[in-house]
Amino acid sequence: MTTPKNPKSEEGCPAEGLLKQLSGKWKPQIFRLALESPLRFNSLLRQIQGSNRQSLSVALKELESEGLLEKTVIQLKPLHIEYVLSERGKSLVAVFRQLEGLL
Amino acid sequence: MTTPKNPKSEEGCPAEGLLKQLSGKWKPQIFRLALESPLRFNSLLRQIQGSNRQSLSVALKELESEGLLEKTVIQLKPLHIEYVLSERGKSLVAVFRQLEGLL
DNA sequence: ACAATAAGTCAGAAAAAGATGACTACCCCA
DNA sequence: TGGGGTAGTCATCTTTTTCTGACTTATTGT
Repeated sequence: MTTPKNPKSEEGCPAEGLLKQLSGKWKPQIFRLALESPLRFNSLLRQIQGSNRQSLSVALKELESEGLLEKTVIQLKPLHIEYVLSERGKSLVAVFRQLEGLL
Repeated sequence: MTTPKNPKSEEGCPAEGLLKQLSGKWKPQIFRLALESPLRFNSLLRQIQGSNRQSLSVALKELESEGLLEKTVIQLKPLHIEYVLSERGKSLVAVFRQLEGLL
């Protein structure tokens, strides 16, 4: 179910919420890596140097609740969990690329 | 003088810096108002309800140092100071609009 | 049985961001 | 001379974010 989150919508401007969702520590990096391939927790933790479990956990949870990433459990033993770009996430790709283009 | 700021470039991703520059409290609102017309400090303070001198001052200073806004002194007595979108700022307009388009 | 990997959670500490209230400096008007 | 407007700064407090280290649950390999 897509609950794109809107608890206290105190936005004075439409772009604000979206901007918040993409900023926040580690989020741009996570998002960027998600453009390339599905993400897995411990792997991400190793890839993003300087990051930590807690923060990544929170960031992933937020990106998920914002509807940018989707979490899937892969039935392998031991269980693997993958985070992949949702449809909404994909719709932001263009913006992201454009942002990268602008130095 | 364009010193777009890059003191501790610890970015793991190009879009990250840009994202940071546009987020931060009040910044999206400031930027959005700047799309419409030049900004003046006290006027802004009155327009953006909930904001405060200090935070706006900091935000404007940052937007300026990031090269998104330009500060000009208007030689009227008493002096007026205007913040207008820089060239770089204008280059972000498209992104901003696109962001607004995406819900 | 023991160590290791996967994916986390939790409480508390530290750091960063934001808000508040007082104050500055300059100018204008009555 | 005092009040009001311009555009801020400064020190301090509070709130929010982020980090650290310990701990958890489940499974696999030796």
